[in-house]
Amino acid sequence: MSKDQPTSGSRLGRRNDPERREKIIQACLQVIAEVGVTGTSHRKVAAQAGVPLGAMTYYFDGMQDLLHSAFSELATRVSDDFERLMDTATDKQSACEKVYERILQASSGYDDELVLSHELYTLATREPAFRTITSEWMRRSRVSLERHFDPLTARLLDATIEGVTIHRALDAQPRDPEEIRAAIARVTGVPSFSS
Amino acid sequence: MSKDQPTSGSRLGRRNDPERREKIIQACLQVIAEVGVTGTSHRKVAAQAGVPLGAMTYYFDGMQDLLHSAFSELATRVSDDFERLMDTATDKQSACEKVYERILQASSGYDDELVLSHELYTLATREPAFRTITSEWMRRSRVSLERHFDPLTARLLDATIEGVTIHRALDAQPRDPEEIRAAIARVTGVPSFSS
DNA sequence: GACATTTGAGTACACTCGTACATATACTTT
DNA sequence: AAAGTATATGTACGAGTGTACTCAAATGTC
Repeated sequence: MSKDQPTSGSRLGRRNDPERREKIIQACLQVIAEVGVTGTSHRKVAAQAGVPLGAMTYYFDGMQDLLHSAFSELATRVSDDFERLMDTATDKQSACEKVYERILQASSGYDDELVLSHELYTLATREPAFRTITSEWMRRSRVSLERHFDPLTARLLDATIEGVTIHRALDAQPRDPEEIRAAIARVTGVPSFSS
Repeated sequence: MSKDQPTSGSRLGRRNDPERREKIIQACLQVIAEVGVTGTSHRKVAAQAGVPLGAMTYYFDGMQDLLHSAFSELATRVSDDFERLMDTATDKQSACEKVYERILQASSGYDDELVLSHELYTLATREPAFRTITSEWMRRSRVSLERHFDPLTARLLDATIEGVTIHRALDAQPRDPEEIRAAIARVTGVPSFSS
């Protein structure tokens, strides 16, 4: 789907920044976080990345390809982070604690990751190409949770994280963090986790 | 925020369709469902509604106002439906059953409501004006659930509905409906509901 | 050093957009 | 019937868009 990275290696020259493609992707995510997919344009991304407009169509096959590349990158980064987080837990109890902290952080204040994931979801509900990204995201999330929970519980917990995070983020009035603990306790059946 | 509906009544004349404003709102939701907020324009909405372009700025104070009106309408409609659905339940058990059916329906196949709610969430993560709509939506949803569950359970169940629906909808591979039952059973503590 | 080839940049074009505004239409009042 | 007014519409404008395409620059090869 995406244009190949221009051939690198000893035989072919690349003059300027060899990480230009990556720089554009990061700039794109930043622009999306600020103004949404709706407000994203080649020109804004180019300006943010500090590259000429022509580079947009040079490195990517149009806007769709750019968005797809950017969200793929995002999904990978977030999945990596979550995997690492779950790996630091030693048992069910501490895994619950990590999940709790993650929800608390993601749902409070302005978090780019939350905004970006919603933008992705919106694209995914309409276009299958983006649904492969969300599918893989969820799969990896599930796998990370399965290090500590049985498959069914992992799925339910994964969905719960999603729901609680969204409801906390989109409610105008602040919510009691204890709700998070209660949700995790009920879904995982780790009673000692609720207070 | 929104332009007032042009005065109606016996004293002032209105030539064409007296429900024009409403017609535009419905057309707007339809267009959003098809091409997303990103792809929505005054011209497309006007064409869909069968009204002249000039009517867009006549009935609404610009695009933002149109979107806000449209999503307010959506939220009200969906909340009404859910309220009615919960009122038909007679006890916890049947309330769980209704919730189950609702998740199953919303998350399977193409449902405009799902697409539209995501578009709204995306706007809400960025703009407070839209967050008042999501807040009210969630509040009403909670109230409906509180007819059968205690406040905390109602909140948790509300979030669970959200999470499970999203994960079912955005996963490329189909999921076992039993997951829904399991989620509801664990969150509500109605054991007989899980099979 | 000279040539060939690839990489990257700037520009221009065709198009869509939101919105303001002048104008026309239908209704109410006199 | 005439005048006046509120309602609705068509149009035009300036801004911003994606992308194709031309050409300069830098590198690899001889």
